[in-house]
Amino acid sequence: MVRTKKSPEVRSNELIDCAERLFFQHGYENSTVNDVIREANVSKGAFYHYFVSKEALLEAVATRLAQRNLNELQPLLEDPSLDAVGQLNALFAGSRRLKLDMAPQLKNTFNALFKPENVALYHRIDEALLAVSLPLVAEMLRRGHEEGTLDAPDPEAAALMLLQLRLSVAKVMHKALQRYEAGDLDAAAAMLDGWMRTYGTAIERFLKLPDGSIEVTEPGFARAFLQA
Amino acid sequence: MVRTKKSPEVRSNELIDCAERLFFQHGYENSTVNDVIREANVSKGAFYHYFVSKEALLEAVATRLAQRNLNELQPLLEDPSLDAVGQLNALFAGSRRLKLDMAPQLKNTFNALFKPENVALYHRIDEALLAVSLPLVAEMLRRGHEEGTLDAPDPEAAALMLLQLRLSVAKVMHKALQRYEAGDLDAAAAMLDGWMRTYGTAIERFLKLPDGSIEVTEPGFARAFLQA
DNA sequence: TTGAAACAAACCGACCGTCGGTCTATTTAT
DNA sequence: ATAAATAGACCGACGGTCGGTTTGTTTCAA
Repeated sequence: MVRTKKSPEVRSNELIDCAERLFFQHGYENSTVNDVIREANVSKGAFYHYFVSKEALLEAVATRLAQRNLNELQPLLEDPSLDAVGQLNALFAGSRRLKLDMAPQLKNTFNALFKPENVALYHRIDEALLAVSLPLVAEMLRRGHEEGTLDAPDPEAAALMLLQLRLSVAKVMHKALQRYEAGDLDAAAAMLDGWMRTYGTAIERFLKLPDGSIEVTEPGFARAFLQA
Repeated sequence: MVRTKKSPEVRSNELIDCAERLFFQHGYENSTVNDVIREANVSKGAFYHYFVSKEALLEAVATRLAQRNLNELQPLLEDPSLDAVGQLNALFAGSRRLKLDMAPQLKNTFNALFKPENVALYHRIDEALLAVSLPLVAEMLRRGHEEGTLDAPDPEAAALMLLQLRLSVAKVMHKALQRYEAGDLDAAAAMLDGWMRTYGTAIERFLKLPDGSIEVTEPGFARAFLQA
């Protein structure tokens, strides 16, 4: 192989790029280190120079993903004109926008992430996302509680629960997608819509907010996402 | 090896026994099929006669565990003298009793289940438990909603959320255990206690129940469990 | 100023041990 | 007789190692 030298940052990012693509396309367990180095045009020695193990590569993928997510979220939480509830709604609105924008990739991601051979990938990403999100959400709830706009005496615990609930959103979205792909758009949209409403209600009740103050979804969102 | 023939049921249960022990002790990925057959005194041919893959063995372990859990829970939900809220509380009480009774094993289980090499085991068990619990909880909520003792217009979705929340209990228990093992009993107990109260509150609010109607925990439970 | 020696980081790819899984042969029960 | 159950040698793929090579940088004497 032609010997090419690149800056460590570039090289390791190339490896993470390839890994991300392969992991999502074929699954973590189905992708071999040899696959990764072939795609990245790098020798095995070079690979193990950057990552101590295949596992470490997975962690790098997850961490980078979480970091990018953080970069999207962070700005929303620094808008001083919004109170905590406004921030929550901004978060949901931003999340909807993102979902619609990246619907094709996202669908692909969901299908990949819930394959049985991808539990490790799923788990790592979940962990990484939780790690970056928890402090943000907790801080938001704390401020909201101080402001009096919501009720969360134990912001840490409440944040953990909210984020835990968010996981079931992913589960349901995946289930809805499957149903849609099976041809039953109406049922899929109805399920997703209904579920997201329940999710919104759960948050409102949990944080003792007035009915209708949380907008996780908007009319037609489920259909739009499924068909996008 | 001496050739011994046993009834399929006995044999496969022996294999599941060994697998369960090994998986929890050393982790799923760290346990090899060879380990299992050595412990079970069985040849590889015999093993693959009963299970098509190592993965299938994992599934069997998870399913049996879930089934046993179901056998514990089922009776509670068939007591006609209890309304839905009573059933929920009975569930929590039963779960507390079980936790205290089996504290040592349970602690071991937690420590094993949250090891990084055990994501597969964790995920499978979670899925299996969810599969058996979801219908039960959904039915309970449906009845409660009909009775008017609680508010859950979409029992399916609500059940999924409650069960999802339950996962974070496990997470927090694990974190508390770690803190306890690090020597800080007071902090650990406080964390666990506080968290379980928040959990109870979350359920009450979500189901529109009066304050104090759900008793996830009882005074001194956290300490008792940690020190058991 | 130069350039060569010394060093460290990046890289290569043949090789190794382990592990999940297969296959053929043999035994056992009916 | 035959089908299920068992044994264990064997296989290929995979993650990971290792000794060695290349490339860029630093040092320092001439």
